[in-house]
Amino acid sequence: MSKTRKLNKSKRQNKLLELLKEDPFLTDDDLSEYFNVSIQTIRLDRLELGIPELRQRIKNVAEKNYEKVRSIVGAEIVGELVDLNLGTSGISILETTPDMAFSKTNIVRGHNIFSQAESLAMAVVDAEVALTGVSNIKYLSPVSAGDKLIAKAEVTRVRGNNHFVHVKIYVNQTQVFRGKFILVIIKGK
Amino acid sequence: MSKTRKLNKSKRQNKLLELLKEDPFLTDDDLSEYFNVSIQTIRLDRLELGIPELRQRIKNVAEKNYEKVRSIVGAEIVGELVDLNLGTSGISILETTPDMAFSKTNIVRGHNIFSQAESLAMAVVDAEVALTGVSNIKYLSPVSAGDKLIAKAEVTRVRGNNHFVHVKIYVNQTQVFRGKFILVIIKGK
DNA sequence: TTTATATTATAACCAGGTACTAATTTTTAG
DNA sequence: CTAAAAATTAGTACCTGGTTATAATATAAA
Repeated sequence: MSKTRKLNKSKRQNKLLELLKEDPFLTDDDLSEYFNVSIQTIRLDRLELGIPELRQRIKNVAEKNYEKVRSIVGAEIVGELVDLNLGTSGISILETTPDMAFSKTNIVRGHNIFSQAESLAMAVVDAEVALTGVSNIKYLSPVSAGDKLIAKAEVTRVRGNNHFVHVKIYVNQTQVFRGKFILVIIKGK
Repeated sequence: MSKTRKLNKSKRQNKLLELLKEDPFLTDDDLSEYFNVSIQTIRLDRLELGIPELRQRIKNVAEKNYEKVRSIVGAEIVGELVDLNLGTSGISILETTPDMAFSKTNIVRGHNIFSQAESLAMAVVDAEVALTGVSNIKYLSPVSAGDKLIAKAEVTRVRGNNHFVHVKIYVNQTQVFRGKFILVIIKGK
């Protein structure tokens, strides 16, 4: 893994940034071996580049992802619920990030949008609910990472245990998504 | 946050496990203050319980979630692609985890299943694709955390830039989901 | 060759530990 | 009540992966 020829300062620093971006778990010692320079040089480099020490980097990764995994994978609701009238309507907001998008196109993957819509629909129908059917979903125009999605859900019909919910999602007043969900209540609250 | 009354050993150790599960970023010092015992007692507790030191815990969190965030939030495809005939069909497998489920019921949230279906549909239609319409989705029976989802996608019709894809998902030969996707190619490969 | 820049060396110090030994306190059994 | 066992606390040496500061040396540029 170590270089035979030494790089100059700026090249080394660029490479250093790149390496740590790829693997934040490298110690100064690992890096000094890799670049075949002294450990002090690495520390000066980090100082100049404003890169924190290993432990802080690890902690950053841990903290950043700790909540993230819980909130994105494990969220009971995707996005932030800003208004809720149980059994009738609700609004949620989702700030999209590059994580949610295809790296090449920066277009947000459909299922992230779907997730917001579905979870909002489930929040509005206040009960232990099972989603059984969905019809007529449409992604009306592509969403770019960074766009703020505003989802509005309305219960349009209740027939026994079946709840029909329409969800529309907007970016700057422009509708980007619509979906009709059919939710079946398993156990009332 | 500190207790006035001291707990006995086993209660303290139970609580300690609980605390660290909730917040792995607590130092021995934090804990010794919380329980109003000496730092050595905390260290003996950790030793007996097999709990690693703070830095190791942080590192574990970081490492565990480092790939996870990339693979779950940022995955181009949800699940593992095990078979692919470009333009015609594909199969993916998704091992569900408690993360994906509602904590109360252990039932996997619909959008996780949807994500697998949608991303498989997009993988099968090999092109830069935009998902525009979906119809007739049905969650046929609830999926529990731990179930292995096998998704099968088939391109049923191609009309110009529109590709119609059917996705069926099974758990142990039992169908749990079906969905009809309409994909529109933006730019051929 | 002199100056400036980059690199290396050295030393003191820090957090958050491990590992070990020993003393003290509390609990329990007889 | 008292001796033995269990739990807790104290203290020391040492570790990793650093920070901060000061000084010496090597290399490149003028």
